[in-house]
Amino acid sequence: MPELPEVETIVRGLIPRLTGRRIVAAEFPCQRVLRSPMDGLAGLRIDGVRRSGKFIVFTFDNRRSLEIHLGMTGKLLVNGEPGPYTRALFTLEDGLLLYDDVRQFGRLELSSAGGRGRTAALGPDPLELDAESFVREVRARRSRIKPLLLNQGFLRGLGNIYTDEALHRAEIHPLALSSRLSRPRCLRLHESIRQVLLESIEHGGSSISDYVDAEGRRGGFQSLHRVYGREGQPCMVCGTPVRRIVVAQRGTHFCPRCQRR
DNA sequence: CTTAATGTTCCCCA
DNA sequence: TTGGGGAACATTAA
Repeated sequence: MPELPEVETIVRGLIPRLTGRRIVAAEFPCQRVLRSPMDGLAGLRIDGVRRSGKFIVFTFDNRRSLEIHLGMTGKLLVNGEPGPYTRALFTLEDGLLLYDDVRQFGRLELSSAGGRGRTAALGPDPLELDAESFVREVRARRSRIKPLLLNQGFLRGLGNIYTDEALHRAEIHPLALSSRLSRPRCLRLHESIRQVLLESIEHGGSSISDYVDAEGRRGGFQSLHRVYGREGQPCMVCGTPVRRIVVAQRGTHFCPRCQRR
């Protein structure tokens, strides 16, 4: 569900509500979403909340950290009502933090003191990676460009929506070979990725079906998507109907005229 | 009834 | 070693 802009929006909402608060109690009605034992959370103070790719990371006063991945339908809600899909429940000094997840694809993992856990294996953040490094890395790989951008070990944070949107802005076919993209084309892709992510963050992310921020509000960027979810509708640039194919088992939307192979 | 959905992981094959 | 394809996970909505 949530890609970089959605997770960034959630984290920005969590920071003022959680920083400095202590966890009074933690309950886990659903074992499936736990990737590690959850012992010892009660009494810990939340020192920081940050985003790492699509992960939300809490750091505590004992130097341990909690990494949360929202999967497809995960939500972190401040002061929400517990319901049938509440998979974790944190009682804080001044309120409740809920982890709701209909499909249970999300994961919670407590990592050791000072350890970076799962996020250590991720590629660079697309908003921090400089253009030259991006060009070099893309051209060094031999992969179709869409699966490469979805690979979290290559770049952290892009998912199905923003990959399609960025490739359309850069006029690159999703099946183009990364090693054969020209330098200017790669530079344009780097800039397209940055722009689409930053614009989406400004609009609070995209709400397709499930996504809401920490306060339960939907995002607004979905109405500005140029190809994602717009199969058959005219391309906003040239008017050609947007086409949908399947790439890496994901629905893939592109303009067959603007994005030639 | 069938298909698709913002994601990741694991297994097998080339 | 790298990359591609498919299945699996669980649930809902169209």
